[in-house]
Amino acid sequence: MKAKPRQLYEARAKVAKALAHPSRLLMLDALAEKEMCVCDLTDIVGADQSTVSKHLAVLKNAGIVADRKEGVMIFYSLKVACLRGFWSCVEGVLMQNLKEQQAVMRSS
Amino acid sequence: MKAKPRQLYEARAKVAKALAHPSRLLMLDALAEKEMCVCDLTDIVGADQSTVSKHLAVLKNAGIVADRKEGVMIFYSLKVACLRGFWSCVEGVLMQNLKEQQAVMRSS
DNA sequence: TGCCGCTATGGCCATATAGCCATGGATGCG
DNA sequence: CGCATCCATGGCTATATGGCCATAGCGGCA
Repeated sequence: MKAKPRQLYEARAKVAKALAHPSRLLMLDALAEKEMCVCDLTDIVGADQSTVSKHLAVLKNAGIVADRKEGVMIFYSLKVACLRGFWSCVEGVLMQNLKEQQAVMRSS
Repeated sequence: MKAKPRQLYEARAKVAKALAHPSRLLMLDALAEKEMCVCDLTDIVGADQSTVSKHLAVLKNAGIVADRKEGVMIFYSLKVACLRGFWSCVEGVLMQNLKEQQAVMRSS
C-alpha cells in the first residue's frame, strides 16, 4: 500500500465515472467489436445525437476511447482492452452474491 | 454481443458508480490489505464518520464489499478480487496516452 | 440501569450530471 | 457558392451526489 497519492485515486475515479452510465457501457461494448462513427452509436443507444456526443466526449476525456476523423465522420475506437475481463469477474461476484442472498431467503 | 439487455448495463453502471469516487477507491485499496472497521477507514480517508459510512453503504449496496459485525464494530472486507489487475491495466493505457501526448507536444 | 463508544440515518446545501433543444462549425458534393 | 450531412457545444431544467452537522440505534461495560 504505502500511501499512494490522492492524485492516483482521482485519476482512477475519473475513469470509473466515465464507466458509470448504462449508455456509455453499451457504447463501449459495441466498440469492443469494431470502431464506429457517432451516427452508428446514436442508433445503437437510441438517444439524442448531442447526448451521445457528450457521452463520447466523457469517454475520450477519460482516455478510454480514441477518435479518428475520416471525411465528415468521426470514428471512435476502444483503447482499454481489459474491460471484458473485468466485467466478467465482477459479474461472477454479483452472481455469487445473488446465490448467497437466495440461500438466506430459503433458510429464514 | 447479440443485444445484451439494458438491465445488464444498469447493473454494471451501479458497480462503476460505486467505484467513481477517490475516497471509495482509497478505501478499497486499504481493504485489499485486510478487513477494517469504519473507524479505521475514517482515519485513513480523513473525512467525517458519517460521510465514510455513506461511502461504505454505496460499496456494500453495489456488492463490492461485505460487512461483518463484531461487538460494537463493523468490519468491511473486499469481495471483488479483480480490482488490482483492472487498475493496473487501465493505468498502463493512461501512461501510454501520456507518452503519445508528449510526443505530439515535442513534434509541434 | 446508565453511560460511552461505534455506526447508521436524516436534513440540508452546494455542486455535478443527464437529457433535450437549438445552434454552430466543418466537410463533401453538385 | 449553396446545400446537406455529421458532429460538437451552449443553454436550460430536473435529478443525483457529496459533504457536514445533528441525532438515533446498538452493543459493551461499570
